[in-house]
Amino acid sequence: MSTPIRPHPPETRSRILDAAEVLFVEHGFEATSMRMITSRAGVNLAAVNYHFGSKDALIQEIFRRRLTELNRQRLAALDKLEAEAGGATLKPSHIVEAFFGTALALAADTEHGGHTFMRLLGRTYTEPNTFVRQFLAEEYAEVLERFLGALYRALPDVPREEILWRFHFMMGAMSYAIAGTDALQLFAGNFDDADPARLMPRLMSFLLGGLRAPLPDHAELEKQRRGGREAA
Amino acid sequence: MSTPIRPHPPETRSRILDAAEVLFVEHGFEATSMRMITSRAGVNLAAVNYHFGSKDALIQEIFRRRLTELNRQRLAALDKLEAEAGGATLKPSHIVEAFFGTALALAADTEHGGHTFMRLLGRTYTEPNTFVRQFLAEEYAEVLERFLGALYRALPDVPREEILWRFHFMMGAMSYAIAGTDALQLFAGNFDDADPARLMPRLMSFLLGGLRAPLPDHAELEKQRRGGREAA
DNA sequence: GATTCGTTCAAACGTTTGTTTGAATTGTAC
DNA sequence: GTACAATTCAAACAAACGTTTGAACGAATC
Repeated sequence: MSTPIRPHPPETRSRILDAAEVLFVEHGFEATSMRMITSRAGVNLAAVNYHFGSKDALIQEIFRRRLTELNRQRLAALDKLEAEAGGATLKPSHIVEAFFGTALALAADTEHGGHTFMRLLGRTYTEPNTFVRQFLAEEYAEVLERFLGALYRALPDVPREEILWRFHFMMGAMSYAIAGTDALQLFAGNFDDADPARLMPRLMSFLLGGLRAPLPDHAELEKQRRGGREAA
Repeated sequence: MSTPIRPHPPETRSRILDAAEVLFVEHGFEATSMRMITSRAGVNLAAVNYHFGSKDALIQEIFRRRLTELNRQRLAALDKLEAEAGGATLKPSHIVEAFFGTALALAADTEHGGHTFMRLLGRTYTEPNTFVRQFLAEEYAEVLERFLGALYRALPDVPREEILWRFHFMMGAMSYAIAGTDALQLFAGNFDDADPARLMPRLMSFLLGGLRAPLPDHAELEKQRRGGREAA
């Protein structure tokens, strides 16, 4: 019994993160106990507090490790768009694709937990948990400023409030799209077309249709006061 | 000290329901304890188990009392549409308005807890809690069958799977729209236009734009095989 | 081989959880 | 006023919670 069974010593951290990610999606933050996490990860109960400090810090780290990379990709996609345009205004559809396309690509990755995490993320926007939402707001601040600014410039005739709301609606549609298969099967029993590859064009058509929709009456009036003509 | 202070004896039930509804929205199901509920309602700790049996049964009753009425209104709105059409096919926009308009009307009622409940409902579709979701599926079965059927007939050229997905996306957008102000303020600090009266036309424009959007490539091909031309 | 540092471990900590209990209190009918 | 049923109450229940502790372990460094 001289050779140790454990192959790589400090994989405990990542095993905890992976196990917690799955359990949080399945049961939620509060309903997932430390004992559930550690027993699924195959580590000692005290390991979470040793490696992360507390349960809340573990939750934060789960979001941090995924969101940092996702938002980096988003900013890179926007940078690329702006570089290719060379000063010209961007097409709204390209902006939307840069933001939501990267998210859907991560959600399509079922092998490395990307899908699991995106389901968790979509639910968390509306989650009541205070500190998680505050953390999300900070993590998203830069990306949202960049993308909303790009949309404002791409749609100069549309009131900014309207763009903000529609962006918010799009986030909701995406959240449900990713979380979706489970909820959809409740609605329609004979439903089996959950192919993530088809989800992308499906959702993108819907999002762009919503973004380009005629403005509601009040916003329409306000827009005409400014001399604009069409929403998108 | 002969006259009792308590005005109406069996209002304990409704006081518990109202208090729990608010707390569930603020903190979620798991993070809301029986002691928080009963102390906010001003009743004894044992009252919940006496009147409802358990915490889970209380949650179910909260959804039951609101959803029964909401779905009754939805079916009535659809009945009225079909009666006025007199056999002719309905306009998709009218169907969507019948379904989401009633929900938004309830969400606009801030005085009798309708707004609070709709925020709770929108979050619960994607909630991991098993028994709540199963209960929701049962409670929604009839309404969804009626409305999806109406949409299928109103859009005979659009593949049913596509309609199902878009309906799902619309639910997501609505959920975020109602839960929305809090989340939006995280995104944009200088955001104050949360007037629920303006939310209705805003969301409806977006939803109809998404529903009428051109079909994605694959669905487009399938539709043309059937001989259709336009999505909506 | 002894020392040191990072990590793991079993056990226990004090709280808080949902629920139950049995007595006290209330409203209603006789 | 007495009897009865419904409701409220303070108190306690076992179970589960997140976290802490101090000893044991492992692999390096000298």
